[in-house]
Amino acid sequence: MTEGKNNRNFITEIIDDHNENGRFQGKVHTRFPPEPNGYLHIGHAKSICLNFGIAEQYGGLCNLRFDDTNPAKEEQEYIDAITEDLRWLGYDWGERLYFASDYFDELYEMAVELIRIGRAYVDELNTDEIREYRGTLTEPGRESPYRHRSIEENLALFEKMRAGGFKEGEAVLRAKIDMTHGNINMRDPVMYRILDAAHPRTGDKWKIYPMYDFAHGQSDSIEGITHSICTLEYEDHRPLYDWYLDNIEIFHPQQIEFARLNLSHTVLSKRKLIRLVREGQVRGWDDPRMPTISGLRRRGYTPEAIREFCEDIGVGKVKGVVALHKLEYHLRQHLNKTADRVMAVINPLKVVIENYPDDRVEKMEAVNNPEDETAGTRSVPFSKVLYIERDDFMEEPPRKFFRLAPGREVRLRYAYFITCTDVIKDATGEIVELRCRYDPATRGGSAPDGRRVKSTLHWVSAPHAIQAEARLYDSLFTVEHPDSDRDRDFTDFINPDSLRVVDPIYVEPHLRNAQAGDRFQFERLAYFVVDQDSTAEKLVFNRTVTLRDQWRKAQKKARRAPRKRRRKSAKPR
RNA sequence: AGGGAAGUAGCUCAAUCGGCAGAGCAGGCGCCUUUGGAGCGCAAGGUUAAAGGUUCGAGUCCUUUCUUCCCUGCCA
Repeated sequence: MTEGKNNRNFITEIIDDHNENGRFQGKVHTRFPPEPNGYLHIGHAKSICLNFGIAEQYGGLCNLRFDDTNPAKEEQEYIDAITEDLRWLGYDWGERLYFASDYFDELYEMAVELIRIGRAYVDELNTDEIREYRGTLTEPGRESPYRHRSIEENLALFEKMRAGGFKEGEAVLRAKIDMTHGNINMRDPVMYRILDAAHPRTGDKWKIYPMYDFAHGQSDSIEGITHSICTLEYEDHRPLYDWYLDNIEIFHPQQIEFARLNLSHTVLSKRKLIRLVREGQVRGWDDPRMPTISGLRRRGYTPEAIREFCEDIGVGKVKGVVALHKLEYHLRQHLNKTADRVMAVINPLKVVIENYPDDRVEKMEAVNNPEDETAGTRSVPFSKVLYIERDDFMEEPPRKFFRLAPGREVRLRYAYFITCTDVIKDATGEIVELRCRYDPATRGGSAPDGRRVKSTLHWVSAPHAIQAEARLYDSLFTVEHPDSDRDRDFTDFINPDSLRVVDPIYVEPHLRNAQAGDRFQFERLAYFVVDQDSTAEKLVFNRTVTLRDQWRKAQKKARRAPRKRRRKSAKPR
């Protein structure tokens, strides 16, 4: 799907420059470097598509590298989940699966080298003191009293750190740069700290762990990464990235920063996603309302839709918020081409065809996917008693309501024209059944006399329908920017109706053998995916995204319009 | 004594290193239709943050200003 792609953006411009001036001999090698401390979300997808996409576009390679330099936060569970999500998205890193922890020995040697050339020292200030000595955004910092120890002493002390001679917090290794630098990252940044935690991969071999800044650039360098693409908040780190590489004198990749994705109607910060899970606002990381890759997958999103979305939004340095409907647009776009159609009734209204023989059952041929001839057809049973959607009938239809009403004729999809002859209500006045008559000449859905109907309804045969559970999802938040309100917590904006369970719904028998992960369009309603909670006895469907609904839109507009008119007429003439 | 970055249509991005400011999505209006889906078409949408300068010509180069965002973890 990405073949022949030729995206142009500020990053390809930089790469083109490099290719012209020969900086990397025309080579392009990128990497996707997640920290295994949480689940991947749609924001990561942008970075993934970017890194793998750029490599592909230039005939280069993209590595997967776990940035596992902080064992206090990282777990194998996340490594597994991230790997699975990447595979599902359709990316392949070949044999190039790496871990920053693979380089701990080399990194240690590099640190020793910096000590040897007098550019690093062991500091025994405590955390608070280091912060105090660092200065502020507008005031310069002060040098640590330990800054001018001899090289020999630093070497010995660093070895002591490695050997476990210090406790957590008692000593750090720092780069000797400039305590008065305007960029705070350059005020003698910490290179190594002591962490008393077992590492998922290196176990308890190490007592000291490199900081991100000391690990990332060198890891890039070791792997021969040419273009190290990261998000905007690392702009301030680039001088340090460059400093380490220049002072260690190793291969020097180019760090490039882009604006991370923000999506409306959701939150994408790890901290907030964790809260949603911990506070029970959702059922877990893969809850279909979550913006995580696993959540989107369970919701019924396709990898293709996510990738198309990432292509579409492009890449720049402007922080913005992409509208959720853009993601949904690409989802519908792909599902429309690939999802088989099926008929299902979510809110049933019983219909009895008075002039249809009691015991008769007909097999109606239905097209599985009008967008894809190879999807073929199926047969749908039709009988005297049916369910239609309650919303498809109105006893007193307003203007522009084209569906069924007393005395009105409509088409039942793939079946007959029917006309409503009677409305049956219960004691409370609620409509419980419709009596209709069908025209036998209209079998298949068209009238020999050429008469037309304004609408086509979906339906299921009551005696043949399968009962299933539907989970109707809506957006998790009621506002566009749940986390941009300074006075209110983002959880205040959680949509109380983000999940509505309807049980039972009635689906056509064709669905009997549907498997978890199968996607369908319930005609005229929405796309659905079979959830993993389904059992042999009962199917569970997650509503992925609704179809665009002109009638609902028209209703909304109609509700707005009178107000407008009133306002106008209130004006003095 | 602060450093870094970004401002082009409602949103996301373009504009071939100075040459008629364009696209997708959203919104509007039509056409078509055995899904009120899909599809197709039309119109609308802009003082390129602002001011000044250079130039035959500036979104693009220079100067100043304004606005927004990021940075004071032994997180990444």
